[in-house]
Amino acid sequence: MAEDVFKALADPTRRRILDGLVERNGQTLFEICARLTGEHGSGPSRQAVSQHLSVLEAAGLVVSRRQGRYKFHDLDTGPLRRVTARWLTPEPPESGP
Amino acid sequence: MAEDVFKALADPTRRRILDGLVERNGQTLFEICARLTGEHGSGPSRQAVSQHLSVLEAAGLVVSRRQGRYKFHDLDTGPLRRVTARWLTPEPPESGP
DNA sequence: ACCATAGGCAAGTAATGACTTGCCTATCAA
DNA sequence: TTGATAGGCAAGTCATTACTTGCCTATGGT
Repeated sequence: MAEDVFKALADPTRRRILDGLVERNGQTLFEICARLTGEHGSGPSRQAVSQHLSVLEAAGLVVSRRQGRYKFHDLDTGPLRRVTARWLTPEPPESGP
Repeated sequence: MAEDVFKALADPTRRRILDGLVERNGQTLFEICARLTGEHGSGPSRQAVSQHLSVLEAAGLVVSRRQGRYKFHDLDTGPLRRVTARWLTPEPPESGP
C-alpha cells in the first residue's frame, strides 16, 4: 500500500500529472497529455501517460470514472496523507508558544 | 529538491531507516544496520545501508553529525512537509465545522 | 605500537522501471 | 456503415538503481 504510493510519487511526470489534477480535476487521458506537452511540443507519449495513470490508480492517488468513450481522472490525496502520517503526525509545519 | 526527497522515499529499506530514527534519533550506521537485521539475521549489508543513508542525506531527510569515530544520524521531516505541501495544504486529515 | 572498531570509496552485477512500437477495441458523428 | 476519436494491451529496449565485493582511512583502547 505505502509501497505503491511512494513508488508512484517517485516519478516527476506522475507528480506533474497530480499537479495538473489539482488545478483541474476530472481530466481525460488526452487532456493530461496536452498539459504535459505544453508549449514546446515535447513530452511523454500517450501510452507513457496511460501507464503512469495506471500506476497512480494502483496507488489510489487517482480514481477514474468511465463515461461513454471518455475516462475522467480525479485526484485523491487520502492515501498520501495516510502514508506520510507516520513521520508527519506529531508537529505541524510551524508553531511556537 | 523534491526529486531527491521522493526518490529517497521510494525505497522500503530507506523508509524503515526513517521509522527507526523516529523511534530513536541519533543512531550510528551500525545501530541502524542492527535494527534492520532484526531477529532473523537477514537484512541489507553495511555498505547497502551506508548508501541508503547517503541518499537520505542528499534529500535532507537525514542530517548527520560526526563525533570522533562515530557518525550520528538524525531525522528531519522538514523536506517531506515542504514537498508534500503542494497536494496536502488545503485540507487537514479530518475537520468539520 | 598494535589491533579492533566505525566508516568510506569504487567498480561490477542484476533487477527494476520508464518509454517505445505496433496492433486492437469501443464509442460517437456523418 | 464508414471514419475518426478515446483508450487498451503486450512485447521489447534502454537507463536507472539497489546491492555486492574488495580494499582503504581514521579513531580509540590496551
